Amino acid sequence: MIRIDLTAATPLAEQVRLALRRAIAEGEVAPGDELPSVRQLAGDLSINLNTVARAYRELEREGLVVSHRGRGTVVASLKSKSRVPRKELRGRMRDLCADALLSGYLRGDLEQWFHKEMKRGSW
Amino acid sequence: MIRIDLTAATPLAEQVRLALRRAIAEGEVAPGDELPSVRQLAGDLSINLNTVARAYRELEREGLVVSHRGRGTVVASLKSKSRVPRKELRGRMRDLCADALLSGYLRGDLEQWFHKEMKRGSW
DNA sequence: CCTAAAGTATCATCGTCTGATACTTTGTCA
DNA sequence: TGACAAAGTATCAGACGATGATACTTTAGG
Repeated sequence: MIRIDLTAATPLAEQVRLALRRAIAEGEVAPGDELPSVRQLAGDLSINLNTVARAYRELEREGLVVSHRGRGTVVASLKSKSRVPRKELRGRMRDLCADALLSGYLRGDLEQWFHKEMKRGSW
Repeated sequence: MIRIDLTAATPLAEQVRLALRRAIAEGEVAPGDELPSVRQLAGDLSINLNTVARAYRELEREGLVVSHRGRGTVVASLKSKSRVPRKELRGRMRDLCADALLSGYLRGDLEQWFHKEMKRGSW
């Protein structure tokens, strides 16, 4: 379902959270769908179940999923959106462009990447 | 020169590094320019000089600046670029779009942000 | 030379991430 | 209806990393 990088600097739980956020945003999983159990997903990813549980809890705090003891975790209705501040998003856009520039990529490359993302989700 | 957020999750040294990277990429400081001393910048930001020193060392490892004991730190010629993998940049683009979508921003918002960045640097 | 100012090294502290383990709740089926 | 399996949750210890106080080394200039 998702993939993580054990060597990356970002914490595992954070990676799991981000990957699931992306999957939800892109419609790969829809509201009402069951997520794998923490043990299942942890097993698939070869990490501890607590790490997955932490990701789920964060997503719940963001209103993206709902967990119930003994039952499981399902994707929530997306009415209650977790609002990322505009300022932060613009900062990330800025850093992204700066890094691309320093890495020698061209304006055209970046535009292509951008437009491919625009086609992916339900924009 | 730059600003950092003491409450953010990303480490201080990393924030400093990213901010300076951005300043270099956007041409705010040019090759040959002196950066503030680690004590100076640390004082301005109210953080420890080691934290700034670590950021400088990372930037040197990336080939963006050159440090010399007793002399200072200077922005390097940008011939030796630090290459960020294409895969990582696309991943960041993807996460950014996903977050924006979940936060309720529109395609138009994102396009506007993107094009403003395109105008900023020396693309 | 001697001093001020630059980067560098060392080390202690503290927080946070991760994982092992045990607990609680829920649904189901004999 | 009781037992069991499977789900999320809680607790706690170990490890690792980030930060800062302090001392060291190098450089330039008077």
